[in-house]
Amino acid sequence: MTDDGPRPVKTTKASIALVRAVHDSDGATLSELADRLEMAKSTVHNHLHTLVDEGFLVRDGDTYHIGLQFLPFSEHARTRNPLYAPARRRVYALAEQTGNEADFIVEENGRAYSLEYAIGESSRGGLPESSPFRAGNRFHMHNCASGKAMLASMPESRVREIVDRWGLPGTTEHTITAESALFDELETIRDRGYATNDEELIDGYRSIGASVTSPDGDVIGAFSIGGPTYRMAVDEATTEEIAQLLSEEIDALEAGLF
Amino acid sequence: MTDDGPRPVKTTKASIALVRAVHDSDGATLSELADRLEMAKSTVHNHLHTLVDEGFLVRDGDTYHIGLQFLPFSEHARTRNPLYAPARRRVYALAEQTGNEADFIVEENGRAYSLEYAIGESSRGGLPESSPFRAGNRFHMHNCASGKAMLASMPESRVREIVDRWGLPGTTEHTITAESALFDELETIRDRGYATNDEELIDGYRSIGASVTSPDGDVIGAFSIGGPTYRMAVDEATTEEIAQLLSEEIDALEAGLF
DNA sequence: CACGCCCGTTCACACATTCCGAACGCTTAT
DNA sequence: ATAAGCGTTCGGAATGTGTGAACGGGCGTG
Repeated sequence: MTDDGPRPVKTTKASIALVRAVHDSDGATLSELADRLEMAKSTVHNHLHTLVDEGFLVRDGDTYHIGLQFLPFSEHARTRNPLYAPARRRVYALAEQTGNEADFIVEENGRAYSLEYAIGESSRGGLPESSPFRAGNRFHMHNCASGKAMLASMPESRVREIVDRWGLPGTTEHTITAESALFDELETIRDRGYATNDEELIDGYRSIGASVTSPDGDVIGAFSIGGPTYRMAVDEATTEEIAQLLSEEIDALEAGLF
Repeated sequence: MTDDGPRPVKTTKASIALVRAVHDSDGATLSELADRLEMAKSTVHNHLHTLVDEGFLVRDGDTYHIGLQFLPFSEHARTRNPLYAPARRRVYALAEQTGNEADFIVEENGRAYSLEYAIGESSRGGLPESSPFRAGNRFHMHNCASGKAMLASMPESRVREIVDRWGLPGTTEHTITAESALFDELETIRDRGYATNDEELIDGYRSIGASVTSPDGDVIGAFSIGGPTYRMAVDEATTEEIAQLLSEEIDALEAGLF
């Protein structure tokens, strides 16, 4: 499952587990963390102080939060991708044109990361910055439109690697959790040129995505457009229209790159 | 100097040092890192594999890079700040109005972090995303306009804490490196209501900053406007004009918050 | 074509370090 | 007044980290 290859450094893993726990609970106290991770309070104490000293956690009274020290590294990683700057602008353009949510997603280590996200003017009232696809979020490849679009453009061996590594966890009753079903779906996606996510990640959210590839066929990212089901019609005409829009933006982007 | 309080976790510190080294050298190989940090290759090997497994580093051939796993945490930390969303828009507005660079900076753990950055349309040709104040960067408080503006609004005891913890390293010949000079400067800033950075961080870069405070006087952030010296005039009229603009935006922001 | 260099990888060993649990001081609620 | 909860401190024990030497592969060079 989590085969590290050689010898995982357990102490580092413990520190990271603490950071993850703080992240997931959106702030936690020392005792909460010790209980949750089944570590001695004194051990947690030492780790937390070290992480605060390094700026990765911040202490506010007796609760710990994620620190801003992640920012320099994350911006470094994000902007290192040459696609980021051009894709960024297209995400904003797509959001405005469709009035829905748009994002740009890349794959790393078998997971999908949203590098940029925007929501169209007309829809901004509802949920301003709380979409699941907000920049910075991480997904499994098989349950979002962009992820499936990228999988469909990869060699089968790579797809199997990713599925073996991360599995196909289900989050709604529509999630594809069987490997054979996934491969069928990827075939369909290749045929029509775009992928859909019909309430496969969260209930009530639909999206359409398409991948960006380099001239030699390597996948380098994906765009998707989505929104709540009441705003994203399921009829084929609308879907095709959005897919067409995506396709145009992607062609333009690819043309400008090489 | 780096007093951790209780008992620092050395293994975690080692992992973090590796990440920092990868960040600073913008990609590094195992041997380079072992040399630079004077660690055994086998030790570095184990740490790197653990960090890759967790997604904080990525391996590309034989060189390691910063991984996208920092993104979810950094976005979490950034958006946890209630000022982020409203400040974000004002940064873009300020950039457009002045045609220069604008950013919003907050203090954490005695350091200044740029949460958002934008550059005005008219100046975008030159250096699009390469400014020192790009979102995500971290500074010392004493050598940027926003940092000094925040220091000036803090109780003296806090300023001393920060200076003791991080020192006053100089990066240009204009940097304030003496504690007494810094306190004089803070007095001046309090008198006129805004801070300046006249090539104190990097040569050829000037900026003007002012702090945002809560009704009870706590500093919660700062905005600044800056650019290369050839675009940022030194005459008092221009400076006052920019300070006035900052002041208006900050008043409007504070009014909307409480 | 073969040699040697440099890279990452593996392994067994020794000791430094982490981890633990119990005890302490503090604040808050009962 | 008392007790329960919190974070903190500390000594001791064993685990796990760090080390260095040896291995194997890839690449450029002689």
